[in-house]
Amino acid sequence: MDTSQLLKGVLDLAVLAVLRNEDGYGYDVLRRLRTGGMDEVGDASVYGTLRRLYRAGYLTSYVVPSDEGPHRKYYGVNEAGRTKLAESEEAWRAFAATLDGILRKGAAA
Amino acid sequence: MDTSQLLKGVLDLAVLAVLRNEDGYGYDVLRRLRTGGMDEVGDASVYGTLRRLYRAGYLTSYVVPSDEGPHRKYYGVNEAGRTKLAESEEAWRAFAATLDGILRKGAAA
DNA sequence: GCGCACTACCGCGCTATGCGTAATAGTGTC
DNA sequence: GACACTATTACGCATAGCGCGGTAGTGCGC
Repeated sequence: MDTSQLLKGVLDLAVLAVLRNEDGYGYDVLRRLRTGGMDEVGDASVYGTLRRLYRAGYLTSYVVPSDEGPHRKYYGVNEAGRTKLAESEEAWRAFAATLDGILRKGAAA
Repeated sequence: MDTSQLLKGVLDLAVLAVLRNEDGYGYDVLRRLRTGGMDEVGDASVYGTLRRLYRAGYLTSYVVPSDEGPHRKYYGVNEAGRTKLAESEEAWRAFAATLDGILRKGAAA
C-alpha cells in the first residue's frame, strides 16, 4: 500500500498541471495537490520537485514578500514547461492505457 | 520522456497481472509485458521484481529443466499474491483517477 | 511574554526500485 | 569456433519521494 512509489515520475506532471493556469508558491501547490486527492504527498517532495523543475528550465520563479507571514516563492510555467507538460501528459495517458490493457488481458485470458 | 519512472511501484502490479492466469518463467514474463506494450522494460527489472515478490511471499516458484536450453524458473501467484494484486489494482485505479482529476481540473480552471 | 500553532521554505540523509552491464550457461547456426 | 538466442543472476548506479529537523514570521491563548 505504498502509494509513494506510484508518485514517481508523475509528481512533475501533477505539479505542472496545478500551475498551468495560475502561478503558485510551494505551500499553495502542496494544498492544491492535497485538495485534488493526493493526500499523502509530502511537503519536501513538492518543494524538491519545484526546485528540480525550475533548475530544468520549466518554471519561472519570483519571490513575493508577504505582509502576513513568511515570504512566498512563486512559480509559473513557461513555454518549455508547457511543452513538457503536454509531453508528460501524453506519456502518462499512453502508459495508463498500456497498463490497463495488461490488466484486462490478464483478467480475460 | 523517461518512461522508466512511471514504472515505479507499478511493475509489481503488471507482473502479478500477467501471471495471474498462467504460471510463467522470467523470460516469458518479460515477453508478455513487452508484447503488452511495455516495450522498454528491462530484463533485470523483471527478474528483480520476481525475486522481490517471491521473497515477499506473493509467488510460488519451481524450477523446470528444459530440454532445449537453460533451466526455467517458473513463478505462480498464490493466495497472498492474488490479494496483493487486487489491492494494487485498486490502488492503481484510484491513483489514476486522482491524477486524471488533477489534470482535468488544471485544464478547466 | 511565552509557548504553541500555522504558514512557508530549505537541507540532509534514507530508501525503494528500475536499469546498465557483465557474467554464466545451454542450444543451435553458419 | 564465433555468434546469436534463451534464461538467469549479481553488482552497483541514479532517480526521486519522504522523514525529520531547522529557520523564520505571524497571531492566539494563558
